[in-house]
Amino acid sequence: MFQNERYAKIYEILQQRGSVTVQYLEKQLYVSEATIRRDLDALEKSGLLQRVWGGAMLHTVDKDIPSFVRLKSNQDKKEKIASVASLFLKSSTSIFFDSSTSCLPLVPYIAELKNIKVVTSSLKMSLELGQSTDAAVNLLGGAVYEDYILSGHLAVNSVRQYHTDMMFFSCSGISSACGITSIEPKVVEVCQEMMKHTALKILLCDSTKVGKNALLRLADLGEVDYVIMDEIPENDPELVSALGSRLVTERSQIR
Amino acid sequence: MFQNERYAKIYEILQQRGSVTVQYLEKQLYVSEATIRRDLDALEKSGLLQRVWGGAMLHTVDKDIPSFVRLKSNQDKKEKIASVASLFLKSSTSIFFDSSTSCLPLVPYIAELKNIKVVTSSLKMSLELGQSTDAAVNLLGGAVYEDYILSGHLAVNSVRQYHTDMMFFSCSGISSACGITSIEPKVVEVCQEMMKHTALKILLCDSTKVGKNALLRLADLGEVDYVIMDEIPENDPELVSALGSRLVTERSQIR
DNA sequence: CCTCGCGTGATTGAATTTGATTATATTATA
DNA sequence: TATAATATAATCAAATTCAATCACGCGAGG
Repeated sequence: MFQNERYAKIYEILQQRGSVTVQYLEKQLYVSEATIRRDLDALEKSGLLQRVWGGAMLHTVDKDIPSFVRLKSNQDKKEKIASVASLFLKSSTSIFFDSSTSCLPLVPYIAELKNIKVVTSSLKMSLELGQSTDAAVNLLGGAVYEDYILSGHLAVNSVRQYHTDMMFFSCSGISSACGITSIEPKVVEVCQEMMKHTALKILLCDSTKVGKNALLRLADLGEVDYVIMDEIPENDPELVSALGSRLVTERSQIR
Repeated sequence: MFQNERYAKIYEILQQRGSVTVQYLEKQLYVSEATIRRDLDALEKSGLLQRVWGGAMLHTVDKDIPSFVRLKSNQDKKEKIASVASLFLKSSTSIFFDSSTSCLPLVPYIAELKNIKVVTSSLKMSLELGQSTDAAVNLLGGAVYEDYILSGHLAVNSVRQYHTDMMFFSCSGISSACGITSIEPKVVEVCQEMMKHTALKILLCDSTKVGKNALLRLADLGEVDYVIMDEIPENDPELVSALGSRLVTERSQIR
């Protein structure tokens, strides 16, 4: 078996299993440990996989993007929210996603649909979508900022190239007093432009943000069509009544 | 048995088995090792097979594997090219990078400079730059295609938003007969637009591409300012003389 | 008959790949 | 924390493969 064939075989195995140990490859390919190591090094150098202790894994984008560690915080809530949000998805629609981490758990649901067109300002989102869905992905143009989001006037201009059926976005705070707010100017400017060019505006918002007010106004409560939360918040009853049936949680009936 | 018969036989065997060793062919065809090698060299030159260590494989074997064998085998060349190309870099410049893998080894050199502005169509490139440099990175907008490159008419339009001091790009083939060619329409359309909006056009091209012609014309030889190779090619002397001092390798004196 | 060109076989030293060994680094366990 | 188990990187030697070179044989043409 040639080097190249071995490389191919390793990659094939990796695609089937997601990760492998050096030992497993050793027995599978009938070559020495040293050779496997050298192969893995070479494949890693070409960016095909990722060396880890004891073996290798498929190259995951998470490794490239260390700033997304905070994705873990509130991960449960975000997944709960995504499962509710998925009820709004259907095939043959076009969607804006903003660059918040809240949108990422929607990817598996997108994967189940056909003929989806996505426009996003998040490199992370576009990578995930490209990796595990067959959606047509478009990225806004413009400057790349920390956390790998696109923003600035070029990005805002790019938004105007599109019009979508729906839009998912997130915020830093939401309250009956101040509406929907954010601490990220880069996110705000793109989001506000997206809102002008979409039919259905859906806010993804975990309940810890309720009652908080951040520096920047992102939108008024009346501007969004739905607000999806992991649970009905208790610390701002006025907000709940203001949103009325537009507030959606796990227990809501969606018609 | 004549040469041509042997060629045919080798190709036939290869189609049956996908790959063969030199030894196997030796015994099968009752000729010497040296002859088999010469045959394989000839067949590789006409593009019928691919030489690998110990034998040969059909081109199609790595078809379902994302171009990594090629990538690996030329990695050293690409790094050599990048080290030469880095001599063209200096602080406070703006740069286009196309979405070829040849540009990636330039990232460490960018990291050493200050006040660099980069515009690229490659998500991979923008991630690498964001991770290890403090360059201002801009991405073109538009559709995201396989291998995480941006292209399509929106991407081409995005290019017009910029004008840069220099541009680095790559190709699939280069020859005195057909100029600079590519097999990737997605890359070509963006590259050609970039060429209109940059001052200095620098082609990164490993020597294995010399003498080859791909389907699409990317540019004429006269359109580029420099062609950087890992070594002076020997199989197309006309190309070398046509490029003259615009052909740059490790040994060249750059003033 | 000689010589040139061409393809082939053989030889040689260099280059590549590989497996084994050892010392070092990391992780797991008591 | 200390210790054992395991993984790793670095190095070496052996086997294999490669590229370059020379020599031989054969047929065409002078």
